[in-house]
Amino acid sequence: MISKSAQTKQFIIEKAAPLFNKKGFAATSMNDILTATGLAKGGVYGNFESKEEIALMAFEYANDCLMNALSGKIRQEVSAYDKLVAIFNFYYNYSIDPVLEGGCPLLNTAIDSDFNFPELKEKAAQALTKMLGSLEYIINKGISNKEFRKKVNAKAESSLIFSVIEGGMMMSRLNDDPRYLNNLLAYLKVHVKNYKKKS
Amino acid sequence: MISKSAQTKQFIIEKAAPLFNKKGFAATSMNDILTATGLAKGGVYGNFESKEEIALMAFEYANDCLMNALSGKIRQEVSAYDKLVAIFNFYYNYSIDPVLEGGCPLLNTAIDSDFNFPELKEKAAQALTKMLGSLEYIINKGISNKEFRKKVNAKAESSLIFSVIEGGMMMSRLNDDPRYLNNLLAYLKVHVKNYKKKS
DNA sequence: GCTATTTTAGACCGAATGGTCTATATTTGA
DNA sequence: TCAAATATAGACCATTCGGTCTAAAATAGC
Repeated sequence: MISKSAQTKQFIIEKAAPLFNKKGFAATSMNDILTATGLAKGGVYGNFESKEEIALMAFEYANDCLMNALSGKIRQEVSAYDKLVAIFNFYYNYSIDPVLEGGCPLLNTAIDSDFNFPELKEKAAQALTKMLGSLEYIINKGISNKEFRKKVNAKAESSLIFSVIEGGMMMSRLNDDPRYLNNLLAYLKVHVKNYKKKS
Repeated sequence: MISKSAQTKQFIIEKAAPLFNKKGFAATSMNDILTATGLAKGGVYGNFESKEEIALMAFEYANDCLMNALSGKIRQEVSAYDKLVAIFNFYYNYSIDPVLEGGCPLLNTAIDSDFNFPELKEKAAQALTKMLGSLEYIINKGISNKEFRKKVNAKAESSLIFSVIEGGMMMSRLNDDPRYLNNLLAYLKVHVKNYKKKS
């Protein structure tokens, strides 16, 4: 049977994740977390050692949420091209309708943790590596399938795709206008169409 | 004659800007600013109303630094293509050797201010608009010069260019590896070469 | 060089911070 | 059902937070 404390721990993480994702580590207070969970100090510190530990697990949770939702969309498609398009569709309107309140945890945490929280930065870096690896994997699969041209540079392209998405996310959020990101996603769809062999 | 207080004000801004750029608003304390300036409370609060006011002026200063440095590089070139390449060269190694300690103020502030500091977000949004406007202007100039093809979409391309730069910045900073950004800049150089008319 | 004005040092303030600890409440296994 | 183990409430703590205020110091105008 799942222990009470494991349940509470998960509950706290789920409530804390959007807080950290929105306001960042320093601007989120323990009081914010107490309010969001309805718990008292003891209820939280009985399950976590520190605010840092909560933030670390909250990021993992947030990133897992995103990756699971994204993986689901990717798995529904068969061809490499369709998988890439599924990714772009996944991010459509993401700036105003994210998986987890506050936008992209990777982008937010990358900026927030830099110079402030090395362990969290390390976790975010691992998440980035994983994301880029997934993109690269899909593109390479497309190449070995003969779906994409052999000369497509999977590593370079995955880094291009993700930089456009994250850069577009930043611009859309900053201007409260989903069109920056959405237009870039439309561009990416055309861009990856050119991976395909001439028919 | 320039007043003493105006000098001190500028001095405080210059010392505070890298702090805010590195750690963000919430994680930067007044004490950090006192230490960095060597001043006491009275010396700072005699010149500024609040931490918020310092952060707002520090962002303006940081962004002005960047824009001035960038404009200088742009102005040295004549053709639209060369101006774009000058921009890409400006950002070469930027993740490890920025104009102002902490990286790109626009990227950092966009994330930091979201949900936390609406006036600062507004300033950052204006800075983004200005930056995109500059890019668009250069590309449009290239089109009206007959240097670039008429069908190049200046607005879409400026947004693409900047998203790649900022996305690449995020990845390079997160992984402490300038190559992410640098490789993307190399890609952009090739990309904008295709704006040119066939010769 | 003297005075009127401006600027700064730093003691001080209340509020909020992250975190501890004990007594109580809840859950668990037999 | 009841005792042992676990989990939570919330009073409490030292520290730090942003900010104020007064007296001293530095500056400016003459």
